[in-house]
Amino acid sequence: MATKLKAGRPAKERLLDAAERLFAQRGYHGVSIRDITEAAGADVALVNYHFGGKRALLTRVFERRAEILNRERMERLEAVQPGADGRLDLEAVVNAFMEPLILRSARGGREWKSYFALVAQVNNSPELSVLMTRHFDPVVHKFIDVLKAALPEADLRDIYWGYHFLTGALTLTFAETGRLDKLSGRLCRSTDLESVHARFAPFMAAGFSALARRRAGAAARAKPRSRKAAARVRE
Amino acid sequence: MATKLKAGRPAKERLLDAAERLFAQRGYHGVSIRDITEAAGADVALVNYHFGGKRALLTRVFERRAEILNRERMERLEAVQPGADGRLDLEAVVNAFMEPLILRSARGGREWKSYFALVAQVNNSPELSVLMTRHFDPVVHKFIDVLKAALPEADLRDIYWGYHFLTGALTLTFAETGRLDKLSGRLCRSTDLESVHARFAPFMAAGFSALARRRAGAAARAKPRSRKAAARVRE
DNA sequence: ATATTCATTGAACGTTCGTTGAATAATAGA
DNA sequence: TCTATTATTCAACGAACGTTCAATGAATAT
Repeated sequence: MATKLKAGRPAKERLLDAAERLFAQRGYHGVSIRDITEAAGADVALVNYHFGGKRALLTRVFERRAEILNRERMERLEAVQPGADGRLDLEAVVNAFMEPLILRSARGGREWKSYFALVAQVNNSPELSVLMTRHFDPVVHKFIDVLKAALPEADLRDIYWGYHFLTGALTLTFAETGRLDKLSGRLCRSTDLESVHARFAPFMAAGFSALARRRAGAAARAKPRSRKAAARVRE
Repeated sequence: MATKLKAGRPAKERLLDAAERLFAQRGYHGVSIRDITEAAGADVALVNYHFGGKRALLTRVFERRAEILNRERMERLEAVQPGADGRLDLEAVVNAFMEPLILRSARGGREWKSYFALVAQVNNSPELSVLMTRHFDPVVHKFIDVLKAALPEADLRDIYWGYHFLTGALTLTFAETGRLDKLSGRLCRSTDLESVHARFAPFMAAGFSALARRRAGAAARAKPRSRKAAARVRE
């Protein structure tokens, strides 16, 4: 009934904020232009005036925070330094990729949370995942490069599949469906990002290591001359 | 234009199949009743006649294969036996949970693939994830129980969060957005379930183990009476 | 002060949405 | 065969959809 928040900020920004929140909660097709304009306290026509259409509004919302995020993640990934043993720490690499998300989500207020939920929606949609490619590929390629450096002996496919598992876990985390809350009888909270922060890197780093080890074992087993070595170890 | 496949099978079944495929591809709100009836070669009114509405059709599609799947997964989880050392093998536990999905998807034809993509859609949607709770909770609780048995020393929250990461990876896998294909320059294929099969359990088992280890270390450090010991070490 | 550009409004467009009811066809039981 | 039930078709409903346009208000520059 009553329009919401006709604050001093320009309607264009209010529309972006409302669209971000609603697209994140209900998905692109689950929200109408009228839902958005009503929530923003703006007229229906303004979406087309300012952005050129519903789809263009989604694109604008999506790219609005992508730059900030990409810069931060890229810096973190470039700053990962080898440890005392001269090797890159896998957990540090994973954290460089994930912490910019977690920290902004935990401390950056509701806006960033909505944005990440939107990214989760987009990432899982075959129709929209082109936006992921367009806006996040450079930082992902950088991530994979650093993973390669941290796991020089690993098969490239293992790294890609590991990244796939990692990003799937990240996606579901930011979707915040509340399912884990019910499942665990409120022992765990989807919104508790500190819990995610503490567990994510150890879990994923161990996963990557296991794939690399598995590969190394398979390679050793396949090589004729190292079969003797394996037998020796077994004795 | 032309209606598709008015085969001998009753329209009710054709509607279920078409709805499964389209909901999986485009999401609930991305598909109209007319899209579905047209693909099934049936009249628009039949959705309401047979199922009572669009939402009820989704529910019916969702639960159609859930029973078969639940029975199979439950049997697999109950059949996991302790190894020679008397402990449950983590990879075997993960495989009991995942293999029924992978194998059906790989060998069960396009129908099961669509179904899993639909489950992925539902799992990531706050609006629809109640369907997950309603139809898949028993088998998930069983899975978590077996995980507990395999990791008796682990904190319960670690197990729940580990399950969360695992199911996120599984969800993105079945969404088959094709993003990994582009990202890897066609080195990896989203549709290549054998590759997933080979890597999933090792990756996740290692993740769970890492969380349990981390916890064991933290618990030792946090015990009150060991504070003195810690102090002693510090001196 | 006037002219010009930008932002916003209100009303309407044609289309598609989910749903419904009456009419017809197909099937099964007596 | 007649009847009763079930399945399907056809046409239409009101509501909501994304979009458009002319009119109005506000801001800026000349």
